[in-house]
This record gives sequence, structure tokens and C-alpha cells, in this order.
Amino acid sequence: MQELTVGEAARRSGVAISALHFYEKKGLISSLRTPGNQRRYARDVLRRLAVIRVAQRVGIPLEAVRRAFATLPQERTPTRAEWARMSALWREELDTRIAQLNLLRHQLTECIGCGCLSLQRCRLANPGDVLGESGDGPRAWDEVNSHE
Amino acid sequence: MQELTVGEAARRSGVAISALHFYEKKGLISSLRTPGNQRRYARDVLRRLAVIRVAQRVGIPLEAVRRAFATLPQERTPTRAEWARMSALWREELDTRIAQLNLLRHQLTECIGCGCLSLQRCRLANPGDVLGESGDGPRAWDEVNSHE
DNA sequence: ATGCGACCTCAACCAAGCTTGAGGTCAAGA
DNA sequence: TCTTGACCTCAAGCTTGGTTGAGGTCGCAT
Repeated sequence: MQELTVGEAARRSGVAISALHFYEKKGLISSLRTPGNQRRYARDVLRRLAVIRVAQRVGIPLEAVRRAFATLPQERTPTRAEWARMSALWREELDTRIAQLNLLRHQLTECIGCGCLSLQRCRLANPGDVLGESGDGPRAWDEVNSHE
Repeated sequence: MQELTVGEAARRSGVAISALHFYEKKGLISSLRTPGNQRRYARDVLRRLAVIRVAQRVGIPLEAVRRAFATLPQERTPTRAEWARMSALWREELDTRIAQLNLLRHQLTECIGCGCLSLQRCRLANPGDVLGESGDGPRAWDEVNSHE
């Protein structure tokens, strides 16, 4: 079986059919059509859906995924090298997220461990603020989110 | 300075004033009022906001945070022990998330590294599916999300 | 040829998580 | 006293990421 119907893609990816339609409308995936106007997906759609799911899990918006996918060829299945290039980018993204989560976990532990209820000094409660001198709160995470 | 105005809380936490109002309406934080009806926050609000931000970052919905906060005392500043108890729960949650992110990163790397474009066999593309036998896709992550 | 499940489009609706705006009050300095 | 910025409430609006439903078609088996 070379091409997948929506139902098959949905079952295999764990993504609802309505979501597949939605992703297609948003330009994250694409499909060929049968003479009878039914969608047929190349197998690489499953990889795209996997990436989409990963992204969702780490809080990266679909629009950022779309931008990343825009670096892949539109009308032909990406080569291994093309996927690898994109994947390297994502791996960095994931590494960053993991590092930040670890940092937060550490800070939370420390914060509770040391009993520092004087929150003005707590790095977790108050990341990057340094007692209000800097003015407008932490944006590092958002920069990661937009990543461009 | 024992109590914080909304503006101070917003600046220190990096959360918009409108979001503070929103969180209060949703029951995640609370405030005392001055004779003139202005909000005054106890300092533990900063810790709550920090926890809220952590939760948001790892994709935990506000409602779950509210439920967690519901285990803390309502009308008095939680003790260190009370925070520690809650924090332990969150630490587990964060550990789980980190573990899952690491797994995903590993799977993504492997998947590209081995060039397995035969996605039917790819664990990342197709987690828990085993070629469609199980029927309705992966739910493990959602269970983590609801965590009750 | 007819029934059935899987598929199609399009528009409406939903929930979370906020922001924005209107219309008004508070509090402190010049 | 007056002005200015910070604050108040309430309702409406916005974005993201979808789901639901109506009304109709496809395509395969009987």
C-alpha cells in the first residue's frame, strides 16, 4: 500500500480526521486526490504528523511548524538528507526545551528545599527580574517559541 | 513592603495585569482589598504565579493548576511544608515530562539517523500503534495532562 | 441497483487563555 | 485643587487548535 486514505492516516497517527483536514488547510500537510476527490497521502505525511505532535507536546505553535516545513520540498517526498537537516533544527529546539525544564525543576527543588519564601529573591518566581530593575519580565521562552 | 499592588506583582512575575485578574477570577490566586477596593497581594502570590508559569510551559492547563492549588490553605499563606508537599507532586510531573521529551528526542534522532522512511515501523511516527492493531492512537500524554 | 461505510465541503461552534475597551475611581504630587 | 497614572469592573473580542453537523458523494459488495 503506497498511499494512505484519511482514515488510515488518522488511525496510524492517532490524529483525528478533522485535524488532518485542519492541518491541510493550514498548509502543514498536503494530499493528492483520487479521480473521486478523495485524499491520498504519501507516507511521509506520517512523519510530518509525528513532528507536529512532538511540537504540540513541547508547546510549539502550528505556525512555527508550518514555517519549518516550508523549508522542505512542497510537491515531492523529502529526501532523507532534507529531513535530517530539518530534524537537526528540531533536535536543538528539543534540547533547549529539555534544558529549560531541567533548570526549572532544579530551581523549584532548590526553592522549596531552601524554604526561600522570600520570593523577591527566588529565581524561579522571578526569573530575570532582579527586583524589578529590568522592567518587563522574562521573554526568553517566547523567543524560543517564535525561533526566528 | 509586605503586600504587592497588581502593578508590582505584574512587573515582578512578568505576567500581565489582565492575566492576574483572569487568574483571580479562575480561582488560582486571591487578593485582599484596600478600603479603596484595590488589590493587595501577599508575597506568596509570586510563588503561585511562578508555578502557573511552569505549568503553562509544560502544557499543563490552568484547571489542573487550580486543582493542585486547592490542596493549599485558602485564606492564609501556605507553610513551607505545605508548599513542599505540593512541590513534590510537581517535581514528579516535571520529571515525567522531561523523561518523555528525552524519549522523543532520542526517537527523533534515531528515526532520522537510521533513515527509516518506512514510517509504518517508526515508533515516533506511530507511537503505540503497532500497525493499526490497537485501534485508536496514543493517549499516554493526555493522561499525564489530566493527572487525576 | 442499492445499500453501506468512508469520504467530501463548508460553516458554525467550542474551550482555553487571555487582551482590549468603555466608563469610572483612587491616591499622590505640583 | 487639579492632574496624572495606577487602579477598578464588566463585556466583548481575539487566537489557537481544533470538533460537530448538515447535506451530499464515492466505491465496493451484495
